[in-house]
Amino acid sequence: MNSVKAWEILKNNGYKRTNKRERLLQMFEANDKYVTARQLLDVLTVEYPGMSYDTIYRNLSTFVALGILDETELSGERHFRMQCDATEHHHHFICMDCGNVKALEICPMDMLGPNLQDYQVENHKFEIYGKCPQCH
Amino acid sequence: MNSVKAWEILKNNGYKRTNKRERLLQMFEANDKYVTARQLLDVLTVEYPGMSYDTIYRNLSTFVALGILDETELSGERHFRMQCDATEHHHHFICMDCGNVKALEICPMDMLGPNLQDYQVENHKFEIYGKCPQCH
DNA sequence: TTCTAATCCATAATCGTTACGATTTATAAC
DNA sequence: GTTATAAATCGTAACGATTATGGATTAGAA
Repeated sequence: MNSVKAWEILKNNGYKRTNKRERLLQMFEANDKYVTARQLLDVLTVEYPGMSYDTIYRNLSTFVALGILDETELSGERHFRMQCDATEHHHHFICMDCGNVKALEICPMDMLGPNLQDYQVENHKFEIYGKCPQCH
Repeated sequence: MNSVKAWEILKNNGYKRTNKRERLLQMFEANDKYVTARQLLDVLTVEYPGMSYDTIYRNLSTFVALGILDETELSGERHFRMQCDATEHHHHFICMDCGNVKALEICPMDMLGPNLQDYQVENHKFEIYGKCPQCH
Protein backbone atom coordinates (compact mmCIF):
# COMPACT_ATOMS: atom_id res chain seq x y z
CA MET A 1 0.00 0.00 0.00
CA ASN A 2 1.17 3.54 -0.72
CA SER A 3 -0.40 6.97 -0.54
CA VAL A 4 -1.31 7.01 -4.22
CA LYS A 5 -3.29 3.81 -3.90
CA ALA A 6 -4.74 5.07 -0.64
CA TRP A 7 -6.04 8.21 -2.35
CA GLU A 8 -7.63 6.17 -5.09
CA ILE A 9 -9.51 4.21 -2.47
CA LEU A 10 -10.47 7.33 -0.55
CA LYS A 11 -11.68 9.14 -3.66
CA ASN A 12 -13.64 6.11 -4.83
CA ASN A 13 -15.42 6.15 -1.52
CA GLY A 14 -16.24 9.82 -1.62
CA TYR A 15 -13.66 11.09 0.85
CA LYS A 16 -12.13 14.49 0.33
CA ARG A 17 -8.48 15.34 -0.08
CA THR A 18 -7.39 17.32 2.96
CA ASN A 19 -4.01 18.45 4.24
CA LYS A 20 -4.28 16.49 7.45
CA ARG A 21 -5.12 13.28 5.61
CA GLU A 22 -2.31 13.86 3.17
CA ARG A 23 0.13 14.34 6.00
CA LEU A 24 -1.13 11.29 7.88
CA LEU A 25 -0.73 9.05 4.86
CA GLN A 26 2.72 10.50 4.20
CA MET A 27 3.77 9.55 7.71
CA PHE A 28 2.55 6.02 7.30
CA GLU A 29 4.24 5.74 3.93
CA ALA A 30 7.52 7.13 5.24
CA ASN A 31 8.11 4.50 7.88
CA ASP A 32 6.76 1.04 7.97
CA LYS A 33 6.14 0.68 11.69
CA TYR A 34 3.33 0.54 14.19
CA VAL A 35 2.52 3.91 15.74
CA THR A 36 -0.08 5.18 18.20
CA ALA A 37 -2.61 7.98 17.83
CA ARG A 38 -0.59 10.05 20.27
CA GLN A 39 2.61 9.70 18.31
CA LEU A 40 0.81 10.93 15.21
CA LEU A 41 -0.77 13.83 17.07
CA ASP A 42 2.57 14.87 18.54
CA VAL A 43 4.07 15.20 15.07
CA LEU A 44 1.08 16.79 13.37
CA THR A 45 0.58 19.31 16.15
CA VAL A 46 3.89 20.91 15.25
CA GLU A 47 2.65 21.68 11.74
CA TYR A 48 -0.98 22.14 12.64
CA PRO A 49 -1.34 23.68 16.10
CA GLY A 50 -4.77 22.95 17.47
CA MET A 51 -4.98 19.61 15.71
CA SER A 52 -7.44 17.48 17.65
CA TYR A 53 -7.66 13.82 18.57
CA ASP A 54 -10.99 13.68 16.86
CA THR A 55 -9.31 14.24 13.51
CA ILE A 56 -6.67 11.62 14.17
CA TYR A 57 -8.98 8.92 15.40
CA ARG A 58 -11.70 9.57 12.85
CA ASN A 59 -9.25 9.29 9.99
CA LEU A 60 -7.52 6.26 11.44
CA SER A 61 -10.87 4.50 11.71
CA THR A 62 -11.69 5.43 8.13
CA PHE A 63 -8.33 4.18 6.90
CA VAL A 64 -8.69 0.90 8.75
CA ALA A 65 -12.24 0.42 7.48
CA LEU A 66 -11.07 0.97 3.90
CA GLY A 67 -8.18 -1.45 4.26
CA ILE A 68 -5.52 1.23 3.99
CA LEU A 69 -4.16 0.67 7.48
CA ASP A 70 -3.62 -2.36 9.67
CA GLU A 71 -4.32 -2.17 13.36
CA THR A 72 -3.13 -4.15 16.35
CA GLU A 73 -3.19 -3.81 20.11
CA LEU A 74 0.20 -3.57 21.80
CA SER A 75 0.43 -3.18 25.57
CA GLY A 76 -3.09 -1.87 25.80
CA GLU A 77 -2.84 0.72 23.05
CA ARG A 78 -4.04 0.73 19.48
CA HIS A 79 -1.20 0.79 16.97
CA PHE A 80 -1.46 1.44 13.25
CA ARG A 81 0.65 0.96 10.16
CA MET A 82 0.30 0.89 6.38
CA GLN A 83 -1.28 -2.35 5.25
CA CYS A 84 0.97 -4.80 3.48
CA ASP A 85 0.80 -5.14 -0.29
CA ALA A 86 1.49 -8.85 -0.16
CA THR A 87 -1.23 -10.89 -1.79
CA GLU A 88 -0.36 -13.86 0.39
CA HIS A 89 -1.87 -13.93 3.87
CA HIS A 90 0.91 -13.67 6.42
CA HIS A 91 1.88 -12.54 9.92
CA HIS A 92 4.50 -10.38 11.60
CA PHE A 93 7.27 -10.10 14.06
CA ILE A 94 6.92 -6.76 15.84
CA CYS A 95 9.78 -4.94 17.55
CA MET A 96 8.54 -3.63 20.87
CA ASP A 97 11.19 -0.93 20.91
CA CYS A 98 10.88 0.77 17.55
CA GLY A 99 7.65 -0.70 16.20
CA ASN A 100 9.25 -2.02 13.06
CA VAL A 101 7.88 -5.24 11.68
CA LYS A 102 9.16 -8.22 9.75
CA ALA A 103 6.81 -10.30 7.65
CA LEU A 104 6.60 -14.03 8.34
CA GLU A 105 5.43 -16.18 5.49
CA ILE A 106 3.79 -18.75 7.71
CA CYS A 107 0.27 -19.05 9.09
CA PRO A 108 -0.57 -21.38 11.96
CA MET A 109 -4.04 -21.94 10.56
CA ASP A 110 -2.42 -24.20 7.97
CA MET A 111 -1.52 -26.72 10.66
CA LEU A 112 -4.87 -26.75 12.41
CA GLY A 113 -5.95 -30.12 11.08
CA PRO A 114 -9.17 -31.54 12.48
CA ASN A 115 -9.27 -29.35 15.57
CA LEU A 116 -12.24 -26.99 15.81
CA GLN A 117 -14.46 -29.34 13.82
CA ASP A 118 -17.74 -27.87 15.08
CA TYR A 119 -16.40 -24.42 15.79
CA GLN A 120 -17.14 -21.35 13.74
CA VAL A 121 -13.76 -19.70 13.21
CA GLU A 122 -14.06 -15.99 12.51
CA ASN A 123 -10.62 -14.60 13.06
CA HIS A 124 -7.16 -15.32 14.33
CA LYS A 125 -4.12 -13.49 15.58
CA PHE A 126 -0.50 -14.56 15.42
CA GLU A 127 2.22 -12.11 16.32
CA ILE A 128 5.75 -12.50 17.60
CA TYR A 129 7.16 -9.81 19.86
CA GLY A 130 10.72 -8.93 20.73
CA LYS A 131 13.59 -6.78 19.59
CA CYS A 132 14.81 -6.35 16.04
CA PRO A 133 18.54 -6.55 15.23
CA GLN A 134 18.84 -2.75 15.37
CA CYS A 135 17.32 -2.53 18.84
CA HIS A 136 19.12 -5.15 20.88
CA MET B 1 -4.65 -24.80 38.22
CA ASN B 2 -7.21 -24.94 41.01
CA SER B 3 -7.89 -22.93 44.12
CA VAL B 4 -5.96 -25.31 46.38
CA LYS B 5 -2.81 -24.91 44.32
CA ALA B 6 -3.48 -21.19 44.06
CA TRP B 7 -3.57 -20.86 47.85
CA GLU B 8 -0.30 -22.73 48.16
CA ILE B 9 1.30 -20.23 45.84
CA LEU B 10 -0.29 -17.27 47.59
CA LYS B 11 0.75 -18.47 51.04
CA ASN B 12 4.28 -19.20 49.89
CA ASN B 13 4.49 -15.63 48.72
CA GLY B 14 3.16 -14.12 51.94
CA TYR B 15 -0.34 -13.27 50.82
CA LYS B 16 -3.17 -13.51 53.30
CA ARG B 17 -6.29 -15.64 53.03
CA THR B 18 -9.25 -13.28 52.66
CA ASN B 19 -12.88 -13.79 51.81
CA LYS B 20 -12.71 -11.71 48.67
CA ARG B 21 -9.71 -13.63 47.36
CA GLU B 22 -11.35 -16.91 48.20
CA ARG B 23 -14.47 -15.90 46.32
CA LEU B 24 -12.50 -14.65 43.32
CA LEU B 25 -10.59 -17.90 43.01
CA GLN B 26 -13.80 -19.87 43.40
CA MET B 27 -15.30 -17.99 40.47
CA PHE B 28 -12.31 -18.70 38.29
CA GLU B 29 -12.32 -22.35 39.32
CA ALA B 30 -16.05 -22.69 38.66
CA ASN B 31 -15.99 -21.76 35.02
CA ASP B 32 -13.11 -21.99 32.67
CA LYS B 33 -13.70 -18.85 30.63
CA TYR B 34 -12.30 -15.41 30.09
CA VAL B 35 -14.00 -12.73 32.18
CA THR B 36 -13.50 -8.99 32.71
CA ALA B 37 -12.92 -7.06 35.92
CA ARG B 38 -16.41 -5.61 35.62
CA GLN B 39 -18.05 -9.02 35.37
CA LEU B 40 -16.27 -10.08 38.53
CA LEU B 41 -17.23 -6.89 40.34
CA ASP B 42 -20.85 -7.25 39.33
CA VAL B 43 -21.02 -10.69 40.92
CA LEU B 44 -18.99 -9.90 44.04
CA THR B 45 -20.91 -6.69 44.71
CA VAL B 46 -24.01 -8.76 45.39
CA GLU B 47 -22.29 -10.58 48.22
CA TYR B 48 -20.05 -7.72 49.30
CA PRO B 49 -21.78 -4.37 48.79
CA GLY B 50 -19.23 -1.59 48.59
CA MET B 51 -16.69 -3.88 46.97
CA SER B 52 -14.31 -1.69 44.99
CA TYR B 53 -12.47 -1.98 41.71
CA ASP B 54 -9.24 -1.53 43.55
CA THR B 55 -9.67 -4.87 45.26
CA ILE B 56 -10.51 -6.63 42.02
CA TYR B 57 -7.67 -5.17 40.00
CA ARG B 58 -5.06 -5.49 42.69
CA ASN B 59 -5.87 -9.13 43.21
CA LEU B 60 -6.06 -9.88 39.51
CA SER B 61 -2.62 -8.36 39.05
CA THR B 62 -1.29 -10.41 41.92
CA PHE B 63 -2.79 -13.60 40.52
CA VAL B 64 -1.37 -12.97 37.07
CA ALA B 65 2.07 -12.15 38.47
CA LEU B 66 2.06 -15.41 40.43
CA GLY B 67 1.01 -17.43 37.41
CA ILE B 68 -2.40 -18.29 38.83
CA LEU B 69 -4.33 -16.49 36.12
CA ASP B 70 -3.86 -16.00 32.40
CA GLU B 71 -4.65 -12.69 30.82
CA THR B 72 -5.53 -11.64 27.30
CA GLU B 73 -6.91 -8.58 25.59
CA LEU B 74 -10.25 -9.05 23.83
CA SER B 75 -11.91 -6.14 22.06
CA GLY B 76 -9.96 -3.63 24.07
CA GLU B 77 -10.62 -5.06 27.51
CA ARG B 78 -8.47 -7.20 29.78
CA HIS B 79 -9.87 -10.68 30.26
CA PHE B 80 -8.77 -13.24 32.83
CA ARG B 81 -9.08 -16.96 33.41
CA MET B 82 -7.52 -19.73 35.46
CA GLN B 83 -4.19 -20.73 34.01
CA CYS B 84 -4.04 -24.11 32.31
CA ASP B 85 -2.47 -27.03 34.12
CA ALA B 86 -1.07 -28.47 30.93
CA THR B 87 2.67 -28.86 31.09
CA GLU B 88 2.84 -28.56 27.32
CA HIS B 89 2.89 -25.09 25.90
CA HIS B 90 -0.24 -24.50 23.84
CA HIS B 91 -2.75 -21.97 22.55
CA HIS B 92 -6.50 -21.42 22.52
CA PHE B 93 -9.62 -20.97 20.52
CA ILE B 94 -11.74 -18.35 22.30
CA CYS B 95 -15.50 -18.05 21.88
CA MET B 96 -16.36 -14.37 21.52
CA ASP B 97 -19.90 -14.97 22.77
CA CYS B 98 -19.46 -16.89 26.01
CA GLY B 99 -15.72 -16.59 26.59
CA ASN B 100 -15.20 -20.34 26.75
CA VAL B 101 -11.93 -21.63 25.43
CA LYS B 102 -10.67 -24.75 23.70
CA ALA B 103 -7.04 -25.75 23.95
CA LEU B 104 -5.08 -26.27 20.75
CA GLU B 105 -2.07 -28.51 20.99
CA ILE B 106 -0.17 -26.68 18.31
CA CYS B 107 2.27 -23.78 18.44
CA PRO B 108 3.27 -21.82 15.36
CA MET B 109 6.70 -21.19 16.81
CA ASP B 110 7.51 -24.80 15.92
CA MET B 111 7.33 -23.96 12.23
CA LEU B 112 9.37 -20.78 12.35
CA GLY B 113 12.47 -22.27 10.80
CA PRO B 114 15.32 -19.90 10.03
CA ASN B 115 13.22 -16.75 10.10
CA LEU B 116 14.13 -14.22 12.77
CA GLN B 117 17.76 -15.25 12.75
CA ASP B 118 19.09 -12.07 14.31
CA TYR B 119 15.94 -11.14 16.16
CA GLN B 120 15.48 -11.41 19.89
CA VAL B 121 12.13 -13.15 20.34
CA GLU B 122 10.56 -12.40 23.69
CA ASN B 123 6.95 -13.40 23.33
CA HIS B 124 4.28 -14.50 20.95
CA LYS B 125 0.53 -14.61 20.71
CA PHE B 126 -1.63 -17.04 18.81
CA GLU B 127 -5.36 -17.05 19.37
CA ILE B 128 -8.30 -18.10 17.23
CA TYR B 129 -11.59 -16.30 17.67
CA GLY B 130 -15.11 -17.32 16.75
CA LYS B 131 -18.13 -19.12 18.13
CA CYS B 132 -18.11 -22.41 19.98
CA PRO B 133 -20.63 -25.17 19.06
CA GLN B 134 -22.97 -24.06 21.87
CA CYS B 135 -23.07 -20.46 20.66
CA HIS B 136 -23.67 -20.69 16.93
C1' DT C 1 -4.69 -10.16 73.19
C1' DT C 2 -1.77 -7.16 70.91
C1' DC C 3 0.73 -5.61 67.09
C1' DT C 4 1.79 -4.78 62.35
C1' DA C 5 1.76 -5.38 57.69
C1' DA C 6 -1.50 -6.61 54.43
C1' DT C 7 -5.79 -5.67 52.78
C1' DC C 8 -9.72 -3.12 51.84
C1' DC C 9 -12.95 0.87 50.93
C1' DA C 10 -14.15 5.23 49.03
C1' DT C 11 -12.91 8.24 45.97
C1' DA C 12 -10.27 10.80 42.77
C1' DA C 13 -6.93 10.88 39.07
C1' DT C 14 -5.25 9.14 34.88
C1' DC C 15 -5.13 7.48 30.22
C1' DG C 16 -6.79 6.25 25.76
C1' DT C 17 -10.67 6.88 23.19
C1' DT C 18 -15.10 8.71 21.58
C1' DA C 19 -18.65 12.22 20.99
C1' DC C 20 -20.51 16.92 20.40
C1' DG C 21 -22.04 21.50 18.40
C1' DA C 22 -19.99 25.17 16.05
C1' DT C 23 -16.98 26.46 12.46
C1' DT C 24 -14.27 25.82 8.40
C1' DT C 25 -13.16 23.71 4.02
C1' DA C 26 -13.16 20.82 -0.37
C1' DT C 27 -15.74 19.76 -4.11
C1' DA C 28 -19.09 20.32 -7.68
C1' DA C 29 -22.86 22.94 -9.86
C1' DC C 30 -23.87 27.18 -11.53
C1' DG D 1 -15.21 32.84 -10.18
C1' DT D 2 -19.22 32.34 -7.03
C1' DT D 3 -22.14 29.73 -4.50
C1' DA D 4 -24.20 25.72 -2.30
C1' DT D 5 -23.60 21.84 0.57
C1' DA D 6 -21.84 17.98 2.44
C1' DA D 7 -17.69 16.66 4.58
C1' DA D 8 -14.02 17.63 7.61
C1' DT D 9 -12.14 19.92 11.39
C1' DC D 10 -11.69 22.28 15.95
C1' DG D 11 -12.20 22.81 20.75
C1' DT D 12 -13.76 20.71 24.32
C1' DA D 13 -16.24 17.66 27.12
C1' DA D 14 -17.63 13.01 28.15
C1' DC D 15 -16.61 8.36 28.54
C1' DG D 16 -15.01 3.73 30.24
C1' DA D 17 -11.27 1.03 31.84
C1' DT D 18 -7.62 1.23 34.81
C1' DT D 19 -4.52 3.02 38.41
C1' DA D 20 -3.46 5.56 42.50
C1' DT D 21 -4.17 7.45 47.25
C1' DG D 22 -5.09 7.91 52.10
C1' DG D 23 -7.40 6.42 55.85
C1' DA D 24 -9.87 2.44 58.04
C1' DT D 25 -10.07 -2.43 58.72
C1' DT D 26 -8.47 -7.10 59.23
C1' DA D 27 -5.66 -11.47 59.11
C1' DG D 28 -2.02 -13.81 61.11
C1' DA D 29 2.02 -14.00 64.00
C1' DA D 30 4.13 -12.88 68.52
